Amino acid sequence: MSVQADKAAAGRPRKADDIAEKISESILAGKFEAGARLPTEKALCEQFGVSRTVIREAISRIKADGVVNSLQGSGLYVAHPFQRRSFKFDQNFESELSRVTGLFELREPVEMAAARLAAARHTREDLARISAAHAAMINAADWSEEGVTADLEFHHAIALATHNVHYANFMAFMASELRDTIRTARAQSGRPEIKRITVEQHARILRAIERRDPEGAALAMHSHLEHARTGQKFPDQPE
Amino acid sequence: MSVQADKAAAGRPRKADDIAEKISESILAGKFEAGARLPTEKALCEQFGVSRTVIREAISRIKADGVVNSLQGSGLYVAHPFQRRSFKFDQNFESELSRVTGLFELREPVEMAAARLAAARHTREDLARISAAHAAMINAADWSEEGVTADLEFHHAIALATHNVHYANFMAFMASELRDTIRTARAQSGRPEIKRITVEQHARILRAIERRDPEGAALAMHSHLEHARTGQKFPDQPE
DNA sequence: CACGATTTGTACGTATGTATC
DNA sequence: AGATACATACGTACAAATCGT
Repeated sequence: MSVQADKAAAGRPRKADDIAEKISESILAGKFEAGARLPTEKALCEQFGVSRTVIREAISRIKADGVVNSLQGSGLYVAHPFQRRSFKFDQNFESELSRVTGLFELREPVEMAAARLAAARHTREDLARISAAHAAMINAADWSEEGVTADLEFHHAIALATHNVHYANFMAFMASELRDTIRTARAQSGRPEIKRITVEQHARILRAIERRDPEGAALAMHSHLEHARTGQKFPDQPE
Repeated sequence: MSVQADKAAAGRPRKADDIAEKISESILAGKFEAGARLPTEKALCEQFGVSRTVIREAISRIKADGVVNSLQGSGLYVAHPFQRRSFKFDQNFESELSRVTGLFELREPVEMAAARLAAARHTREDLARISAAHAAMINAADWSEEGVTADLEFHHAIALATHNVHYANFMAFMASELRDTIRTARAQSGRPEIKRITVEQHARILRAIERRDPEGAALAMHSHLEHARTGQKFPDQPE
């Protein structure tokens, strides 16, 4: 037996990560226009002071996102915006507030639609999964890491109940961003009643889905997210 | 001067691409559960019959998506689903119909919300950009590649008018998937009046945004997408 | 058309820091 | 503490494709 730290966690920082992020950001920020040629690998090696191995690894990631394309014998070129093969959340926001606002503005219509579809299509297994996540949140200590995970799993379970893989994948993808958001909310507020309110709102969503009421589920989801968002904005303002 | 083929296009297939896709798919398909350890780099080299260089490049892409994490001195581990750092569309659908249906089911609420926000927030520049894309589509030959691009740019311009970068990025990301969809629709139908109908629907959306009517814009977008989707399903059935 | 220069793709060897036993 | 396994990083070499002359 060993200490067994969570192996799913990230390891120590690597050079390729930083360089990939820097290059990618400079492109996303519009420093290069579509079709423009980037410096050669050798030039990038000198610019960042690393070996070609690291540069190639960094470029590999950017290529995987469809941000650039490489042509053997020719060079590296920035792809057209419509060729992008992956969606990521922009990380550089001027403030935490604008970050959360922008995130929730996209999240809300998606989750409302998910709730609608889940209410219409859920099976017994789907409902059991949603209920289980709900119960796990009730049993969890106030805003413990387990409670946060249960919160995320509740929303993910609803996405699964849509029986559309895109919703499930999108919700799982948003989870990493939302986890930070939830942590921030907890740190800012420190109000224990937030858990009770959240559990209550989740229960409303669950009941609406259970009775196959799409609009009720969407509305319950709407007010839940609205509360979560404004809770971020005004942590000291009670409901 | 040279022939200057479009450098933004993809190059020839590479080993690292295939291997990355195979490994990634086997994980996404659930062959490995979260936290499980993958074979070592050396083992993967032997399994695929390539050098470590190629394996490392393939792994690099999977890591960039947050699907796996590597720990120096320990090994490679599959990440929890909630740690995913990028969203991609699943590619293996049993039919083209289910692919389009699933895609539009996610697209619809997002684009309706985008139209709502665009109607409320657009500036003169935003409106000019949307109008320009609309005009480009009118001038384009029936379903030429330029026409398809203009169609995508129309929707992207609306996303830009939300002044929320997530909408713009998400719309650009969906564009690559939608381009194939539009091409398929054109190939299936071959009805020239589709362009006229599409232009008309775009005009309705544009007018609603112009008069700052969020609900009107959302509704116009809804019926537009509904028509586009069902046009896919029943190519021979007139409106 | 041909040739050489440039650039990306692939392969191998070696050294080093880290984790695990 | 020592040994082993593993990922990270560097350097070199060659193959394949492209581009300019």
